[in-house]
Amino acid sequence: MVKVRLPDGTVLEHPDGVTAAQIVEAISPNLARAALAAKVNGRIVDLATRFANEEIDFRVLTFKDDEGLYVARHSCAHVMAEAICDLWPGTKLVYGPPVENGFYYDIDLDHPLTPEDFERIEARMKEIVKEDRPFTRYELPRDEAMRKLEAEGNEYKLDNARRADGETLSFYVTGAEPGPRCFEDLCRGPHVPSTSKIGAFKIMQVAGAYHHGDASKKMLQRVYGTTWPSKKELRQHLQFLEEARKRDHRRIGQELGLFTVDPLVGTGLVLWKPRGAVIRRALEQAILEELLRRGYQPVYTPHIGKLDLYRTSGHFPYYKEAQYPPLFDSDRARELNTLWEMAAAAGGGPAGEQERALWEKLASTYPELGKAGYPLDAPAEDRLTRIRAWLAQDDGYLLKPMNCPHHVRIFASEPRSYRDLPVRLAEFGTVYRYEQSGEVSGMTRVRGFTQDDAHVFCTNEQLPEELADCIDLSRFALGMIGLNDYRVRIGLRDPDSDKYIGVAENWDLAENALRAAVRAADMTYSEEEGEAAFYGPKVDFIVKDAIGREWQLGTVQVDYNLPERFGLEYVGADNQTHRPVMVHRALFGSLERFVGILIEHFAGAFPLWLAPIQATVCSVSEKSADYAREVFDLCRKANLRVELDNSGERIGAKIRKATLMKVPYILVIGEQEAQHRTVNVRTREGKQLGSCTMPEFLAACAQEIVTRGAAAPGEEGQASPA
RNA sequence: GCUGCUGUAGCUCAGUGGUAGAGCGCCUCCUUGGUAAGGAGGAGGUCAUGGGUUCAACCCCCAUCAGCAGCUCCA
Repeated sequence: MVKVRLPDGTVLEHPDGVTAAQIVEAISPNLARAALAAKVNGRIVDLATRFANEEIDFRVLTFKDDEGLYVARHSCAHVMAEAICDLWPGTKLVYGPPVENGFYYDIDLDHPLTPEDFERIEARMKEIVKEDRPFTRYELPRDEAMRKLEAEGNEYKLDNARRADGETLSFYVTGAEPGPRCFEDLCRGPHVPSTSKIGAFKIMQVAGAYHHGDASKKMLQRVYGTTWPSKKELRQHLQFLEEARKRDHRRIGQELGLFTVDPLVGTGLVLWKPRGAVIRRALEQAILEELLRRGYQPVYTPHIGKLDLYRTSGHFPYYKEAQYPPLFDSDRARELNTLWEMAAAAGGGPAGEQERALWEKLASTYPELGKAGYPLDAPAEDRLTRIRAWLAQDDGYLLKPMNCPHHVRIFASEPRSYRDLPVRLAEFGTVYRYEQSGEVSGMTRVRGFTQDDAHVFCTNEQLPEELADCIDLSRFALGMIGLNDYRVRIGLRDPDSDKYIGVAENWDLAENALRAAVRAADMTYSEEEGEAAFYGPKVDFIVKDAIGREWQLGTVQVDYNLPERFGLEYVGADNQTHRPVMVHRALFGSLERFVGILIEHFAGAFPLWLAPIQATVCSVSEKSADYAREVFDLCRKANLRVELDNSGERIGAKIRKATLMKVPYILVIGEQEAQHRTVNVRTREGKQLGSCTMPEFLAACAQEIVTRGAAAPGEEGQASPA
């Protein structure tokens, strides 16, 4: 007897040997038609799964469930794999999982697949779907399965099998039973009942991918497909992709003249053009005003720092590959630094061969060093100290990869009392990171960028309040833009790991404080153990844009590490010295990336307060040109960012031009307006707001700017000048 | 960094082993037109850079640089 408990609590009884499909059929034939798989006791299984002598929690999965869709996507990958193997018999399959929006299959095939091939593959897939063959699972004992795979000679599948757990390995046949003419694949499953159930699909692209992501392995072809419950949803997804393509900040940034990247300047180094600079400045000003209200103190720090600053912070040479190479103004500094790197790499022990050879050379080149001597057999720690002492006279510099060490040194520049804390130092700090060439893209992944950075130095007791304020500030910043759809991720330490610095009670304090602040703010959040930095727990803000894409923006991080490394202290009420705790936080992350995201979020149609050009004055003809200029001057005097179009074009062309530039307000100035001393206002959305006087228009704009109105993209501004 | 694709006018892109084209933009002129493209004329290119093959290279080959997609990475 099998007792089946449905999600609504109903319990059904079935005889032993019943399949999931039969259980569904008994619930409802309609449901049976839609069924793709079942979730039994929390595990997703094939509908062909049999049960005997047990009690099960049972849920049917259809296209309405993410898990059902997931199963269909996986099955679709099998269908595609079969199609490709049919068309190119030499194909070796590697690995074909479902992913967001669809699936991919990695294949080893010498013929490079092209979009023309996609059509052939899809055509073959459609035939397979039409044949409506069942997916049939069978299992073999591990050793038998391995023999079978060895005989087939696909080393990738053998590798997959070696990595798989369990006493048996499962295979899926696309057909009623295994046989020489049936497609089959080593696969954990589960799958939909038959090939007609995989939904609507399309092969999207092919790209290179390494086996296990290992660049030393052969490059495979990764064929991506997308799968949806129906053609309608497939179409919607393709439309979404088209929409995302249209919003691409690289394209809009070019069209609207916001920024450029010049190979002569350098890959990943953004040049903000005047119109882009307007957006950035407006954001910086809005943030700055709020920071001042909250007791932050703006600081400025240089773009480079001595290498020893980063030796102290630990960022050098740990992140060496991600930094621009250090600047040296002497060979001595360069060579001493190399010696230092060698000693640092020695793992604490005595000098290695290279280090000894370099020292020989240094000792002869620089007599004063040779005279001072170098303890080659002493612990690395001693050698490092010695080298740093020498470098103190003449060291290299590093383009700063982060602002924290500079801010730390500002904190350390004067004695601090507990009465001075918290110290909140803020800076739009530009940092440089040498991202891999393949990573650099537009404004969202660059090599030089400006963080809206701040560091709070406080006591442990103050930490909860400071974290709460950081989180509140992040919410304020996002709300200012109208980005109100976000969640947060709390990164906690892994309690079983010992990689974390600092004492457990401080971690508990910080983690609880972050959790409490997030809860108090009533935000959607997830807690993720093991996601903390080694130096402290953190909170990341993940924001949804206008078309539903998620971006990680701000972050609040507790740091017990840097105060320790730099020996920061303050004098407490007890007249003893104490170590402050540090909070790193960025609201938007970097201004480059954030503006890039905003361009896509608003599709270039920025709200009035951010719009590079807020209004364009368009004369209807030369007869109204003088009044148009008067209107233009009035706007400019009112600090509106305005342009004048007195060109010989017709009014339609002028309006089109301004609309394409996403200018919020177009002021149409003809003889009627000149006569009545009014302006006729049209929005970039094409809405005619009618006529009003200049004071009315300017007041409405001022109001809209001050309230940062029209934050929701695609909607009308709050203020209506008409 | 890896693999693949791409690089032609300011932008978007055609094109051919015998030294180059369109549309938009730009300039000039005509037009004085009322809510998304008025008309005509003109200027503008070392065909990414450096090598090679060839009688001849924008085109074929190699390298470099840059862009795109994916992989890997992001303190």
